Amino acid sequence: MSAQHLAIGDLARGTATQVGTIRYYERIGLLPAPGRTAGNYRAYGPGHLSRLSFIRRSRDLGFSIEQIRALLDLADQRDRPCEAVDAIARAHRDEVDRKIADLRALRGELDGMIAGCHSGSIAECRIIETLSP
Amino acid sequence: MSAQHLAIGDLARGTATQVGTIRYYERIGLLPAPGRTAGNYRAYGPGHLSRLSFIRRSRDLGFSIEQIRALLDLADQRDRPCEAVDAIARAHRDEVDRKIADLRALRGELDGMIAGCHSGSIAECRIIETLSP
DNA sequence: TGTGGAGCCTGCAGCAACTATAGGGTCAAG
DNA sequence: CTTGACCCTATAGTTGCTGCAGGCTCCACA
Repeated sequence: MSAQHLAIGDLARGTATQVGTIRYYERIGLLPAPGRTAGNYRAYGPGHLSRLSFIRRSRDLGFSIEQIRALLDLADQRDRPCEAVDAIARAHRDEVDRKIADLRALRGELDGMIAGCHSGSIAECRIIETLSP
Repeated sequence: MSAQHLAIGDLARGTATQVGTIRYYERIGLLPAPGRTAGNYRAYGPGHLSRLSFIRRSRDLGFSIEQIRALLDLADQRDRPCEAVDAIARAHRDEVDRKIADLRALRGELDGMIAGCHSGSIAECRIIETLSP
């Protein structure tokens, strides 16, 4: 493939994405279908590379496919206010915060059990209570 | 249904779980099958309620069904030898620590992104910028 | 010129953990 | 004794991939 166009494998290496995943993103309409070579190979341009990087980075940060779709749509409307973007990011951050707090509580309980074991006594297991209402 | 026993819908409301999900947990052996009324309705007790709460919170925290199964075994068998409890609890604590570290890193990134958003237009939106390559 | 192997193609099956639907039975209030 | 909310089973669909089968394309090396 020429220097102008990237094969799917090049795109995969350039974004640490599996080839199958790229085809999946195309199928669900998240990544636009690229042109094809004479031999029916997908031929990607630099736009595809940056769009896929955006998608992968967002997925890594825990955004869902639908959230990413919304973010990509918003990213295209350059003269609109970015409040909607901010709202998606904030909602996601708040959820992450909640999870951290819960995990810390669970960690404390597990720690207590381990400490109990060390002192030779049989730990009274409260892990269920820790995460119960 | 009497005050002693909860119908599946009550349990669902009490744990913010869908009715179908409760039946699914029963099918895979995560939640013990309750007794039945004369009309073949499931009749749950308080033990089911706290066990299901635990399952839901744990799922929310990113534990797999199989991990929760192990965690519940740990909670159920408090008269096991100390070393077994200790080993399982340690493995789970390490995993919880990893999850907390991952989420904190993620939160930091989200936070930086959000802090940079000055409610301007999308063209100058820091969030989109951060997610772009 | 041809051949080997890496890489590409499509389509479909499967994974975890649900979620929804169809087609029916139960229960309590009015 | 009907009505509507609730329950039952069984089965199929969802999300976000991942892997496979069976076949085509490309290019370097002999």
